[in-house]
Amino acid sequence: MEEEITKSNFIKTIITEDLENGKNDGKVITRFPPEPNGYLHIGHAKSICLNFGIAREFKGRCNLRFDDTNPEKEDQKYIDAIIEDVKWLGFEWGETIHYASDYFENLYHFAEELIEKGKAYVCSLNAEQMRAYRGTLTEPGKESPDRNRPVEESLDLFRRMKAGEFDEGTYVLRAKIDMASPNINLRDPIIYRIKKMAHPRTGDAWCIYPMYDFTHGISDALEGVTHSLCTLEFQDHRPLYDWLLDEVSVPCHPRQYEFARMNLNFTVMSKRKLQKLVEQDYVEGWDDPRLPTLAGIRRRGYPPAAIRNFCNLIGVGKKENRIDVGLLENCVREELNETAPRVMAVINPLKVTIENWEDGITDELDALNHPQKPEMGKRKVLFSKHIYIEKEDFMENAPKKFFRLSEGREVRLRYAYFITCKEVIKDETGEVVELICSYDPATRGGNAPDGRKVKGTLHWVSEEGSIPAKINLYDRLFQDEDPEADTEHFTENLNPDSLVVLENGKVEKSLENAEPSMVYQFERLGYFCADSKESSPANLVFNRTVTLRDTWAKVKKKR
RNA sequence: UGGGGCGUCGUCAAGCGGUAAGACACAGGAUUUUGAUUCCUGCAUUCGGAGGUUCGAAUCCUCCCGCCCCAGCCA
Repeated sequence: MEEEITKSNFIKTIITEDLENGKNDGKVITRFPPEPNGYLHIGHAKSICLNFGIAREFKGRCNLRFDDTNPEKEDQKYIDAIIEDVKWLGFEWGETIHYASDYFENLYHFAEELIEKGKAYVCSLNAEQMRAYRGTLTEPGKESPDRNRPVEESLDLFRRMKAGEFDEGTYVLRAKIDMASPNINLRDPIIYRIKKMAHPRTGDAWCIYPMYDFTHGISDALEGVTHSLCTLEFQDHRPLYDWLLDEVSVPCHPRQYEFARMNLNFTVMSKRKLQKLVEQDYVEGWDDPRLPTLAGIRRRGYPPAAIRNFCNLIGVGKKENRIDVGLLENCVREELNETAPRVMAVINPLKVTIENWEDGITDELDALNHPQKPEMGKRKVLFSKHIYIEKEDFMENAPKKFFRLSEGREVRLRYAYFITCKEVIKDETGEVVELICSYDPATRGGNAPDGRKVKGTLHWVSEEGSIPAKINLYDRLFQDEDPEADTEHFTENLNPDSLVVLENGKVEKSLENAEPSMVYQFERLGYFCADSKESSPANLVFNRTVTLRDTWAKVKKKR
């Protein structure tokens, strides 16, 4: 991995300065703290690459920590999926995976410490009253009648909360800060609530659970995190983060920095919408290749290196952004162009009969697996009397600018021979169903000894011995450029049953052994991933990854 | 209208008082056994706006404008 170091990252600047000033004993420890309540998507990749990338770059460490403080929404299946996704992106966290729930005991003691210091109290206001007492954006809040409850009484109540003596909603533990603060987060925030619910990891051990604000800072401190990186919406929480770490006897005081989350145009990123799409069966599951989930794009064939590079290119700042997905796709193409073996496939076949080729005879031709990389080797492809070309590679009454096949014109079949179209056969509806062509034996391999040139080169597939495959030509799930658009506005570009004919792999067997998740470049058609879910040697299924640039499309548009 | 943030090319993004990097997109051109790839070339006299300080401002000061976030016993 040769990730470039970009300067467009103010956090790296801060860390560099901290290091120069000898802070944190020269250590850099970050963490990636997802709540296991859904699948990770491309937006999370930014945070992952940032946190793990910084750890790697500064020779520090990044903890994977699950922020599992709300059993209502969380599930083991999300934990498993998240672990797999982070691994897939290429990052490591050492032996241990951390869980906020591992600190429940510590957290509880810190809460008691706060009560003992008179910095927290048990409050009996119900949710509705709490809201009323909180005040508004412009008006200060009112102090709870319980605010001056004696320490001993709060302690007793809190212990009984823990013991399960009270129903949900009857009591909460609140930090005693300032009900008149212009920052609403400081108006005596709730730090513990009663939830009589089993936790995926701690089971029935607890019936009180700590809130995010209380948990997060302390977890960071317990892990020795030096730089706690989160998204912009937590900026207003920073004073609370700092207040808490100052009041409680934790080993260190990490610093929180906020950055803007990644937004992509035309891309469904909200957890709510993704959940709806999955649960209401609009898609096959969280790993549906149309989805921008990490599991989805993995199945789609996006290489992890491309994602990492993308996250590097977009930078890290505080500005709201909506990045063009085109940049992502460019990163994917760039990576795949280097690594994907090329192969010929015909998606929309048009039969071609070579009139001067003897029936029953086959020829084996050399084809490069990568035109610019001979080290990737070559393979043999089969040529015979009957072959298929792409329907759109033939045009009647073609304009001069059309470089492909037309009646009377000569083109090159890639790695094979020059052929000339002699006759066009149509069915009763007038549709072209077959071409009769002649080939020039002297052009075997694709070059004419007499030096004559040909403008077009076509991909093709031999009828004999070709491999049929299924191709999922579906595209990314689009939504309006406006991310607020509803799921109803999604357009599906679904084409599940197209049949493709792949070049014969008789000699190299490369395709018959197509590895699931391996991405191939189908000549001129784009990049396709052998579907890791459905592919087997007997049943090849490909998902479209990204398309190639098509300047012929532009030429057509202009005319 | 309280508080916290943010405004540099179509989209990201460098720049931190010395006269606007780079990437994607876009537009031309060259090479090419796929109209791909690769390779050149062009693309902000101007930094949300208006004043001011200065020999000199995107960078400092003042005012104004616009956008985002916060009133879950979610994270």
